[in-house]
Amino acid sequence: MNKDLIKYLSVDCVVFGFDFDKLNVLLVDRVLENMEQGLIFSDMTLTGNHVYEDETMDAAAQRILFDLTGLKDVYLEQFKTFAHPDRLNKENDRQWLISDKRNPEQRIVSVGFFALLATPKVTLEWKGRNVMWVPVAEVAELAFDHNLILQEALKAMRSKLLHEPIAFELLPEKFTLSQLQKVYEIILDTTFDKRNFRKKVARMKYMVPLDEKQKDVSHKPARLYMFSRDIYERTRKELLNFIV
Amino acid sequence: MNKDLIKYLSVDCVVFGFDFDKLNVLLVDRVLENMEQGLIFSDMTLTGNHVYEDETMDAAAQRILFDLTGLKDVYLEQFKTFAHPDRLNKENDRQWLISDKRNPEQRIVSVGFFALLATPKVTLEWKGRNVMWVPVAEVAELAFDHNLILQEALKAMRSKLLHEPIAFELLPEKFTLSQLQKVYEIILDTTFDKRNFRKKVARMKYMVPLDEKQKDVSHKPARLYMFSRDIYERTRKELLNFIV
DNA sequence: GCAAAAGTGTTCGGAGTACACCCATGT
DNA sequence: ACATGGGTGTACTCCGAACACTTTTGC
Repeated sequence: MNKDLIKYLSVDCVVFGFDFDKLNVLLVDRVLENMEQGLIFSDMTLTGNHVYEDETMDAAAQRILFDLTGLKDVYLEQFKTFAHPDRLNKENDRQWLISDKRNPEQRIVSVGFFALLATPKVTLEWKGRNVMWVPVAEVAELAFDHNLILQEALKAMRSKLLHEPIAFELLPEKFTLSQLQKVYEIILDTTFDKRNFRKKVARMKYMVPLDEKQKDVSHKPARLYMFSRDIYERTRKELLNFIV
Repeated sequence: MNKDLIKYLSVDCVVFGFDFDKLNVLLVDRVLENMEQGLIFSDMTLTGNHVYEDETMDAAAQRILFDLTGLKDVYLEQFKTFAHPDRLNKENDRQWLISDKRNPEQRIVSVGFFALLATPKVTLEWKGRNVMWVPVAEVAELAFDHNLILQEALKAMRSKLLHEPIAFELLPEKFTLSQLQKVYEIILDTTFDKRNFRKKVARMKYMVPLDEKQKDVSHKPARLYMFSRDIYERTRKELLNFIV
């Protein structure tokens, strides 16, 4: 493999995680300090990296995800590309690039991917920087155009959630209906009636009820369900709910 | 404006047009010949171009569309980005790039846009090359990875058509219900019952019937309709038809 | 008058929506 | 026994699907 990174092409991964309560996104610290002044600024960025000369963008995104989580085959989707001429032009960003020996005048095309992660386990350090889950609702001002990228990722992910079964990518393999409902409610910022939600899920043959229950919960244990991609592929009807 | 083109960044526009009968796509001839051998090969490409140093990708796509049609404010949407290391590596493509004094080893990131065009009027020549409408169903092998880009554009456009009102972007401002139905039928490759289709449209308040009829048709003239973006924005209900 | 497309109504089954109470478990 | 979330049914409305004939125009 050719180990040179392409200086003008990067991928940014918007990694979403769900803790049964909030939607979180994976961010890394960005701290700029120097000898004389000490701390110059401190903020956060999305996870991203440049692409190798002979690497596809999907492979680059998978590589980043693997470095962060040790997982292969994470749910990952290219959603939009960002290349505004001024996207690296804020003062902090210029200083950061210069201190990193990169040229702030170099226009960088960044291809945005979003990932859905069931496991909360991620590395705590990545390229020497701290990695952490931050609730999407509490994300502050980010580096570069990363707030924009996050907003677009959210939009794409919501739209996908409305039209395709991806919710369980944010849940363990076996999950309860309340957990599933919560995913929709939190991400779409709405609420559903429990009975109606369950009737709807019951109609989806690919949501398979198991003969298994939750353990160690201090209330009536819930039945567990699994998603069957197999049944989904075989029974999905192609189209026809056109127009909002 | 800085008039240098970025050599590693291009936009490709998949321009769709509808002639009340078929879905067409705008392609340009690509002919390579030389003194000794005469014609070396001849095929077609999508419309595309490199981006200027200080130009956004949307502006570049709009610029291409304007050059082709003389129209501003064409319906245009970024759908996917293509940057496979081998995307320019077919023998014909390498020869073409060399004869055009470009470096076939240069990896080019191409951001794909699709455009929907109501008018069939386009320029017949663009950068000295012939431009023509080709029925999507009859597109042969294209240059570079342009067949792939076309397929992805179709996929994105179909999905959008199913979930958002964009069909009339392919029709004149005033159109008949049969024309509208035909757009859906052709693009989604299906048929609809005329009565059910009309009942459905009648429920969409933003499809406004006019007090105006078709002229010069040798059958009962149909009522004309318009799309009202205004009513659409005010009455669209936000979500909730989740999962296929 | 004929060819061509426009326009129109009913029935049935299934899905969306609104709504309130009892159940199983851990502490 | 109590707190916590799990789990269930009914009534009403609206939508999707299936289906065939009459009307208006140009030629």
